[in-house]
Amino acid sequence: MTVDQRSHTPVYVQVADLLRQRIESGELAPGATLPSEARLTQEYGIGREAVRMAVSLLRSEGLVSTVRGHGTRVREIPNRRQVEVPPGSRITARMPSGRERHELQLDEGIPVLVVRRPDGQTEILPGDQVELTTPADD
Amino acid sequence: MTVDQRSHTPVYVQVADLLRQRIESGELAPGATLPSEARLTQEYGIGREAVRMAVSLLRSEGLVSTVRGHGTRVREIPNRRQVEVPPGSRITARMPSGRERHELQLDEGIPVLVVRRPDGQTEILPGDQVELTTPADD
DNA sequence: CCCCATTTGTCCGTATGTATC
DNA sequence: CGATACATACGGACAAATGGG
Repeated sequence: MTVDQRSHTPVYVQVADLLRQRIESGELAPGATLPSEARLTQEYGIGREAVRMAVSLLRSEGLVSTVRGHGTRVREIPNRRQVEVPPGSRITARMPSGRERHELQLDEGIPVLVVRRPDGQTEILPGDQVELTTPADD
Repeated sequence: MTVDQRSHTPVYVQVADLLRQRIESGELAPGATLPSEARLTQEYGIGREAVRMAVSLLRSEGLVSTVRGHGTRVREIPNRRQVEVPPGSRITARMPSGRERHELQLDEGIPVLVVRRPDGQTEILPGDQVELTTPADD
């Protein structure tokens, strides 16, 4: 549960891995607040920068959300609304540009689903709030 | 083309925007190496931390990829292979876990597509290499 | 193989701003 | 109001990886 300074993998990646484990194991449940940056530097015996990059990495994975002046919390898993896509659609996933993130009010680390319908129309959907469904042939 | 220190938007966001422009305009084509951190601090007259945060932001967007001791490159856009999903499937997008990123050899800033087929099988696909297609009703 | 220049990773000290409680 | 915590930004320093000669 510690950090190996001599490892090939960067310290901040190791710390991110450790925190991710603590999140996925349920020790840090959704809604829970992570230890403060100062605390983490002490716990793992590493520098500020490594801690901040680790937390930043988890943010970019959509696992946590940071509020200035308050701390970093494990993200709640939102309910997904179902969106039906018509046959003949093409679907890709990617990270949004800064502009798109702002317009869709997306948190850091949330991808978008890009749906190109057969009629040519393109739709961009927030990846954490949507589940696409293809119509079943009943 | 320059950075406004007194602006409300952080310097590193401004730099990220400028670099993103240079990438999207084609000045920095896929495969090209970005100027080094030291170079960027000179070009924009800012500190290294701001530069590093700007590049980090672009990484989290999947636009660039950094290798220690070498540099940061504009990501190549891979050809997407088409994957057909059967009717009645459910599709979501999210960022991969550390394990998944390792197994799928995914760069930072690349989401995965999760396809749950009607028979219950779940497939995890790299978001930058795949385009899902829903069978057209011909 | 070693040497070396380049580049990114990491740490530290410091400072100021801003949001929350 | 103050205490806490994160955000931004600068400076310096050394470690570690890469790649070329």
